[in-house]
Amino acid sequence: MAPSNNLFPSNFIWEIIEEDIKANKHGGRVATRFPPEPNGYIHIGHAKSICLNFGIAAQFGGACNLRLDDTDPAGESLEYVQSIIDDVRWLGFDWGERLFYASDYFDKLYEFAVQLIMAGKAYVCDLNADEIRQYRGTFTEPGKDSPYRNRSVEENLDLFERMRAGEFADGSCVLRAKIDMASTNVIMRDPIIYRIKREPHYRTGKKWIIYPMYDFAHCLSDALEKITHSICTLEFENNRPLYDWFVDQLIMGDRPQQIEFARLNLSYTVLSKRRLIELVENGHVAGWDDPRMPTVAGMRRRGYTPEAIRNFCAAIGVAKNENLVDIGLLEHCVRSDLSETAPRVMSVLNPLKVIIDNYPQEKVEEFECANHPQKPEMGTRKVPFSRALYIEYDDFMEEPPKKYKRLGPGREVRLRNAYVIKYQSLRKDERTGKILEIHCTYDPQTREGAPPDGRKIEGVIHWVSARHAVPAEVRLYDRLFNVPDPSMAGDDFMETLNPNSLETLSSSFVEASLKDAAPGNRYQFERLGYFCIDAKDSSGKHVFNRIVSLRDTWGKIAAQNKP
RNA sequence: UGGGGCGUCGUCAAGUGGUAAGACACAAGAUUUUGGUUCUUGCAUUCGGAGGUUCGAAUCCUCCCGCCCCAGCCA
Repeated sequence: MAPSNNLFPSNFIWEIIEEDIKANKHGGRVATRFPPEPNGYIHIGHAKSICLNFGIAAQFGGACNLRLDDTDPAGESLEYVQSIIDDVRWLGFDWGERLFYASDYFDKLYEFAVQLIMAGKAYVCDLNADEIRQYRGTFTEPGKDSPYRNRSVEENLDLFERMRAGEFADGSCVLRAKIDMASTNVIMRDPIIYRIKREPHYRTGKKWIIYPMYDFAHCLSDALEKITHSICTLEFENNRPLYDWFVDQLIMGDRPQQIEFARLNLSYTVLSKRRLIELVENGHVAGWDDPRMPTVAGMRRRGYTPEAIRNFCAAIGVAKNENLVDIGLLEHCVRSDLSETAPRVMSVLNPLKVIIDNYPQEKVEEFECANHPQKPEMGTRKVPFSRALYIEYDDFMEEPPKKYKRLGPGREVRLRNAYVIKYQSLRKDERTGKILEIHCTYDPQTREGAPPDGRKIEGVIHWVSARHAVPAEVRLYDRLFNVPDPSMAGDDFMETLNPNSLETLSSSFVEASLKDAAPGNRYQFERLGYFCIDAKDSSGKHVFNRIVSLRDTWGKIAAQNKP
């Protein structure tokens, strides 16, 4: 069930379904399914499909099944099944009791294959893989009939039974549909239905050594579940005639209708399972849930909200155009959700010590700070202020450029939620030139508002009180790749990896109110971005993941002024 | 190359013969104790190209061009 209404705007698939309902096709029923293979974690591209399928079911009063398409034991595992279940649920969807596995249909699928043989529509072929490929022909030349194509029904039945019984070696023979070796659609040239594979299956164990192929299993699984609209990606368009053929041969009644849409491509990342696996296995990321990964698990750990991801899926639309969606749109969806919901808090990533010379040594004041400037209902919290503070290293410059509104020689600045301070002097490490601390004075009359003399204070900077600050580790993430479309580099896509996609800051400070905050909590660090407490908190020190930065118009201006 | 698809703003994407929605991005301005948020404004005389039909075409017809998918015992 879709978690909110109008989650998914109308698209061409909706129109087809509306027509079908009008025409009373499938008795006006709508049933969809999300059918991942459990051989990897699901990613933002799957999320698009999930929102589409569950969204349609919700919109048209139907149901959406979750079906694990586990017909090839190689690479499939329970770990992946569990991750898929967790991720789809976390995205906010519910399949009720309708969790299915293609492997639960193995007996039925075997029976279907037997039926096909009996109808003279399938045969056991002893050609090896190489030979099958040769016999298949090319795009421009028709294929040749297999020499085994005309075996009798009895012989085929016997052979197929013996395939299942384990009498033949892996790869020595296959069961094929007898369709048309001269078809202009290569898919239809006597496609393979069953292959022998002595690989234990994570669910059926060693019960089977023959496994059905996707084209056979998928359409029949759909039919068995009485799916009405089988939505898949564009690359299956060529397979549709075969989908229809199998169902028409074997199932009476309405055939599910396969409809194809364009899969999502996202800039500066990769979404092919093969490439994602490569990132994980070669250690370029810390795992499937590395916060830089476009996986649902990665985005969750990064701090993205299900709401933001759903909004993104709604924003990109559904069509048949090849696309490369700007990852900036995803970031926009995350910001606009978090801007509403994340409490504001102060934190200093790269600390610079500030001493307020005219503030009493031991004095501590508490400021009542709004958790959200536009939402008083989100409450306030107390933030301590004292003589020694930390501010952001970048918020002071000895020789500030034009338009710089922060601290510098002779300058005044507003401390967010607190006093106006004025620069006095600094102390530097003579060897490195690094500024060790700066000294300022504060204006006691500016606690509540603007200075009474009417002078204008332009800049506002954030801070934390040094003796109250909570040490934290902060992880800043950047795009995983340096080019908009890494897949353009083909197998060399790893060479376009961004070596600086993770920057770890180990001497940051967060304000005292965050001391006992729970993992998973999301905050806006004012002027910096949105951050999420990582669940994997090692040394007792908090670890914050940067979910996404704030829009940074100054950063843009500063970058433009550099060259 | 045979077959199957797709070409509308920088990126997505509506549009279904009546005179180019919206979002992101971008630009300018206003408000602001976050260079954030919010607000206002601007942003395709033209729909891959060329012909044709029509009073009228992104939408219909013809030809051409470009891109994607298919020759796994993967899904």
